[in-house]
Amino acid sequence: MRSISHQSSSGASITTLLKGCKRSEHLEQVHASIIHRGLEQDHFLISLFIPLSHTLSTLSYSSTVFLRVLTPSTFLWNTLIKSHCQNSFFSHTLSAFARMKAHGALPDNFTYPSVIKACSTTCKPWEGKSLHGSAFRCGVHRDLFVATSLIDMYGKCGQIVDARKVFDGMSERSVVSWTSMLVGYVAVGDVVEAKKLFDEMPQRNVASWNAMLQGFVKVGDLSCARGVFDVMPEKNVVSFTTMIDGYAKAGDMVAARFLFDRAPGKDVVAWSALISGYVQNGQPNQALRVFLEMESMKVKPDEFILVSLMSASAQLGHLELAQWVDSYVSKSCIDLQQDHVIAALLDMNAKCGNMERALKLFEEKTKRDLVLYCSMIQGLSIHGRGEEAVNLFNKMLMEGLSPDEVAFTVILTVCSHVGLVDEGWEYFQSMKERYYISPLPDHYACMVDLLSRSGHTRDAYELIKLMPGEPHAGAWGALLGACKLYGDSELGEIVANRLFEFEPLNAANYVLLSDIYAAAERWIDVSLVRSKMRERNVQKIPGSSKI
DNA sequence: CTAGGGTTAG
Repeated sequence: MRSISHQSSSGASITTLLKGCKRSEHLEQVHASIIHRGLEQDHFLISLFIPLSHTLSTLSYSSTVFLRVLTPSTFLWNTLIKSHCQNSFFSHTLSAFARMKAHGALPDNFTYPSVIKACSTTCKPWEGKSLHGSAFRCGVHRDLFVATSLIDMYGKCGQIVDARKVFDGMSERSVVSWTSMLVGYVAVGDVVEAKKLFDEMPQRNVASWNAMLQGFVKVGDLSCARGVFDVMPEKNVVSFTTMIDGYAKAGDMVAARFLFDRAPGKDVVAWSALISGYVQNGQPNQALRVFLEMESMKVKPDEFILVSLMSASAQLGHLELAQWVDSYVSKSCIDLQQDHVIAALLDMNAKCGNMERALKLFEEKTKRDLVLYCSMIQGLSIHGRGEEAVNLFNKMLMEGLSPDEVAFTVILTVCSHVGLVDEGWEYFQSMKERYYISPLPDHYACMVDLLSRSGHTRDAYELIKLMPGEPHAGAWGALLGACKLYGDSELGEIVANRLFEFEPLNAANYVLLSDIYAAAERWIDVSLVRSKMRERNVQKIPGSSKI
């Protein structure tokens, strides 16, 4: 028997009580009286209770209450699913949906948007596809909200063609549908299609403008972004944060700070954009100063802020600061199991010299991702434990993780450091052959450096000729230095002549060049180089050989 | 159901 609360006097009074709940203790009292009056099966009351217990109390508390309902209606399932979703419990959203179907409750058009959102946030496009099919079988796939969340889901997962299909098949679209489609184009970096859609939109709100703004910021087109920003009919803190982040990523922290000071209603995200900007631009002290400024404004730091702070401490290599941040994180309610947090924490400890802590963090984590491995490998390397670093990299490969460009930079640097020519060469080759990554100039430079310093100057020369992009002063310098060191004057001259074509050079390379020419007794070239050095005001480096 | 911030290298 179900009682309908707004018809029974006790249910109505409890509804009033529930709406007045501000703390978890209040909620527990109300729960007690729900049990006392035998209203545990009142779906309306429970539907009010669930979202409240999510915000005021814990996830397990709300689950307990929900589990006591014998036959939850579709309406009640929807309340649970939506509440899970709104509180970012996405895996719970998906499992609640599975339980709902197992219980035989029929999902409707109010069920799907939250479930689809949970799916897009955890980025599982294959599950999204099956949800699409499921919504189709329930006959709700053409519902405005369901279709809009499908566009959002496909767009966020990069399935732009599927998103567009849903969009084109809609008979009625809201401003949110249009914005979701726009976000899809922005997500895949297609700012041209994004702009086209933006111009076609029948109506726009501030979210649409912000999405367009982000589109330009993402491709680094700050002048277009600025153009949009200046003509927006309405700006909010999100618009400002997008621009702050854009300027920060472009290295213009003066502009970023200027906008930050003018941003209305600065929240933790706006602070985060500024702080991480300073960190990414190698100004850890400034980042720290802004963090203290934020604390004085009583803004509570979240895990994003703390990750930036860890990176700042790592850059400074300041052990006491690192220990302070480490204990700060332990005391706060930040989830320490998040991949980003662990990786940053490990890197900070390794760089600040607390290897025991770094290793402990690594050992305790069972599901290790690429970044965590790379941080650990790098950490071992900077403490002179290159062999262990290489072994760990191989272990990572055995676990089936696919290295990216950064991972290869790390491992090639390690090999170069330890002088492991064969291993380095093997990794370098496997980049293209096994992982389909074309090596960047930095990867070539690392390899050239390794080959040169271990005496394989001819191989290094063959490789340097294949290097893409502008001539890399470091790589050429390393090769030149090796020719001199190993007395290969013939190759030295070839390299020198080639390098000379790339003028102007850096100071060290001019010095090496004149040394090579001197060894070959090409005095005319020596004086040519020296006059170039005088012209460019290059000081002779102390300790280099005299002629 | 739509908009903003984080980690690893050089």
